[in-house]
Amino acid sequence: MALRHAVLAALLDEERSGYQLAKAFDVGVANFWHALPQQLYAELTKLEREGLVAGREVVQETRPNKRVFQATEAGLAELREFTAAASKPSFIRDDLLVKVQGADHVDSGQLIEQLGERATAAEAKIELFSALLHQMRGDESEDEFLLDGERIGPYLTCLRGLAFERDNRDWCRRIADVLRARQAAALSHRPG
Amino acid sequence: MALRHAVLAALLDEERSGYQLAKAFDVGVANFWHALPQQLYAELTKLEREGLVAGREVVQETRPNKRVFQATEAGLAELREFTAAASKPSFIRDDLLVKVQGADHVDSGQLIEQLGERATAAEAKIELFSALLHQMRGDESEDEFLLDGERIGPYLTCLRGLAFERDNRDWCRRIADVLRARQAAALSHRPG
DNA sequence: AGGCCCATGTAATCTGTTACATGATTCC
DNA sequence: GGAATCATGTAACAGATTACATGGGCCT
Repeated sequence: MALRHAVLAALLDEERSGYQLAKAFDVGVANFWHALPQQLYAELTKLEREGLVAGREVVQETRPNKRVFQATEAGLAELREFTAAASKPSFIRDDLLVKVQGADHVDSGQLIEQLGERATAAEAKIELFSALLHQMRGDESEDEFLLDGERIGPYLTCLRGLAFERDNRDWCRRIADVLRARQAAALSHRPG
Repeated sequence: MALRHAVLAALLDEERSGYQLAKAFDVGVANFWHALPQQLYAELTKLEREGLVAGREVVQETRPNKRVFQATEAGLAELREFTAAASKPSFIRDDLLVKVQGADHVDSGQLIEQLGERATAAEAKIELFSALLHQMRGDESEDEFLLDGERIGPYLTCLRGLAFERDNRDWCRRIADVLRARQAAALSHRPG
């Protein structure tokens, strides 16, 4: 029981279709959860059957029809129970970090390349999250918005995502620099 | 096929038992992987059967005997293949972030409490990682160590973990402050 | 004509979690 | 005397990934 609460939290403020949810979870829901479309469709079916979300058909002309969902009172109650309970420790998995852990035993060139790609991806997310934050707070300053805004939850989680991606970008660049410097040092010690 | 590479990377530089690995993976291996002891024992059995790690029995007098493992040449080759392949996007799961996403609909008191606990846990990890880093680099400055150190992989991943936990701590404190300020504002608007 | 976006699923397989099981030693 | 640490697993179940399946519209 885990994905259900992430889905409920995403359906509190607005209606979304499975497809829209899938896109949000692909980006990572501002970097705190991850799920594939198949899981989301399955979970939405379960949640609707249990009355925790309510779905309604939206007929579209140029696109296929879709079903959009929103959390019900029962769904909110479920989320409140979840919130009251202890949190599991947060949990990360990152292939790239595994690779860097073995940095002394593998080809640096490949790592440097992948670190560069990851830094670029992080930069893209930074811009995305910055834009989302700006959009949510409108004209207000961040402090003002966080004091008097009505829906600050998504803003707060997006702030965490932004900080995460900034660290990510900075770390990737730093590590790539370190590995390049070591390549250069190795060359000068035993030149070609 | 995923845990196997995290395990291989952890067994490159030193021999470890399943139990020692389990402790490392419980802390999160500097925040980039997580696994339960049962998974690790199972994975070690598989890896040994496939010749990717080599185990040897260590007889102990006051403690139960243990089997320690280290990556073999074949294991290193497997890790190199993994490193050459594309990385899956990194992947996070955090109950607490799900709860904060729903902050506008749930009890702030509970959230503030859990944010405080998480900040404390993050602080503990910050101290742990700082100590580990200091231990690894010895007398050298970080830049010196990263340029001429022999085993920098674990240092680099630990740096990432440290940055992550600092952000974590700072974010938790900031969000708790925001929620407290909103509680106070709500009280002053409808006092008594 | 080919590729991408919208939109939703099923089925088989692989991975991860929870519950259970055992037993000695050391610390408070 | 009770809790924590060391040490290693099995078995049942829940959750996640991969492969497969379909089909119209939009853009180049």
